[in-house]
Amino acid sequence: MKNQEIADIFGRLADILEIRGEEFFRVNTYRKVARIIEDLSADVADLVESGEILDIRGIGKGTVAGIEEYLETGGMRRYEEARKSIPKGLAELLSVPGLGPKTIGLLWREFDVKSIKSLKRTLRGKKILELPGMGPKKVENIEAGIRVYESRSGRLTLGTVLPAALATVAELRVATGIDEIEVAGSIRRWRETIGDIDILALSSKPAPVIKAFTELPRVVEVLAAGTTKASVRVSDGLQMDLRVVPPSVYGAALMYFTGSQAHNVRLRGLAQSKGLKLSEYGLFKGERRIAGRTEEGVQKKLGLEFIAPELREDRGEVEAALTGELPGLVELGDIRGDLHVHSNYSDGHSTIEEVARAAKARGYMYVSINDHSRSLGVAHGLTIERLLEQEEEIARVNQRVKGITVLSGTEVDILSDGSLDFPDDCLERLDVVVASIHSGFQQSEDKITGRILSAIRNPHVDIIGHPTGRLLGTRPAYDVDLEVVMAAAADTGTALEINAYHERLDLNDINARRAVEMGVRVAISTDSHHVDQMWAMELGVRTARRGWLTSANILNALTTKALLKVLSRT
DNA sequence: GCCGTTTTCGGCCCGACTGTTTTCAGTCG
Repeated sequence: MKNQEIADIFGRLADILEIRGEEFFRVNTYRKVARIIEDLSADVADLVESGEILDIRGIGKGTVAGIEEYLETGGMRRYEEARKSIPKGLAELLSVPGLGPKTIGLLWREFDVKSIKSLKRTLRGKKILELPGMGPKKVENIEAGIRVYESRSGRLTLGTVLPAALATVAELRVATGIDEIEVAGSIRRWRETIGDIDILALSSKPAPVIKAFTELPRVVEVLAAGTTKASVRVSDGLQMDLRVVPPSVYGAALMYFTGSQAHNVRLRGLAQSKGLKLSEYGLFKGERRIAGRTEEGVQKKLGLEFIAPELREDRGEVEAALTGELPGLVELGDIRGDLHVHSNYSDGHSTIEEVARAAKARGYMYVSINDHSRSLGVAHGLTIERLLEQEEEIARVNQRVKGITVLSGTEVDILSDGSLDFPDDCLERLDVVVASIHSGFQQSEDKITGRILSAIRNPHVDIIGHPTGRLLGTRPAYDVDLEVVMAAAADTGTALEINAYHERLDLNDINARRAVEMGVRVAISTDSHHVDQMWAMELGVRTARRGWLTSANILNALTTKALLKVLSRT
């Protein structure tokens, strides 16, 4: 699947044209095309082949011609030509905060700046101050931007940022005495990775709130502080933005600050087509504000059903909300159990009884123990003997702990040759068989897809664990043809997992959406190695919501009885 | 480059903050 490659080309093309100072709207179109292709769940080649690609808003004939050319020749002429027109490392400078395309273009033409290195050298010189609009303060800011660029680690996972963001909000509440402070931005949309923390506060007197924000102990640098908004950098390199608004515009401001940017642009365009204007200050008809206090109010006046934050990515939610076709999204309360938890029998750190009690405390009906199988030595995989002992222990815990059903399971390895790490008569005894790949990540797409297919076709396998193997920011997905996997899973009734561990979230939102479109049932599981990790179920559910899933799509939204019936495939 | 029950040409989201300005350009979200 070449979606990412093609999206990257359009993105880089946009960068180059922007630096060259081409018309903004053409640049913007390429950016949008890049995002759309990146967000596609289906193979772009299939969509081009069938012609369906032209049904997507924002993709026109010019784009399709470019994609076809790339699919046929492996290159795109307009990109190759653009690439030759500016120095190789120049576009990279767009990643320096505070440095934009206009300045980069200017520095390149006037001073032959073509890399971070030559940029630094130029900034140290005196001549740069002769440029129009350039002063000592600007030079200083660009230098600071370079330091940030060189030190920052990229986007962090939601699971690591979320606690810090909530703590900051709590601190701000104490410092300001204001209750209505909340996290917006990509955190409120529950995106899997986070670039910065956006906070919205409701107050008619912003000055003291801005002051308290810029004086928080974690703040190492104040980037900007005005009368209604401020930006700071905190100790781990992360940026935090605060916006303070009065009650009458809180809903509109929350929408604006929650994004995504693409979603906002869509809504503002929609408002425009109705002769209205939407901004963070409300929805306006002429000079008159007709909505703004609540998100629901603004969306209703735009003719929309309420769009949950998780859906606000401009992936069709606006169209669906206009026609009343948004799905009733799954909620955390719909989840009846966790179907992938490790115990101290393998590499987990909690006893089976602790897992049972933690699951009961979460209000679950059931929880499944799925320790590693014998070949995974590093994780103390269970021998068949140990597996049988564990079965007995589970029976004892079921006696001791009432009000929860502990299911016996395994996370059986899908070995390099496609066979499973336990024999069928062993798997047959268990309630919940999760099959996962933990080795041979480098194999070819055919091989890896084949391994997963043979696991899917094994009648004892109930769920494929973390189907792509990716680790956010660490390890890319292995080469697997998910279309083929999903078709097979739909055929056999095998579920695919949304592994809720914060570095996995695998399936991700887009793949989960594709899975249910193809008729696959999804299991949301935490893969917890300690009872303290079981809260991650919320990350999984939010990912499912981002994938437009309803409780009907979720295996572990079933009651114990219904679940066992599905698992036994009678 | 994309798009269209007011348009096939002429638009394309909207506003805050900063640093350089003497009314605004650049950057960001």
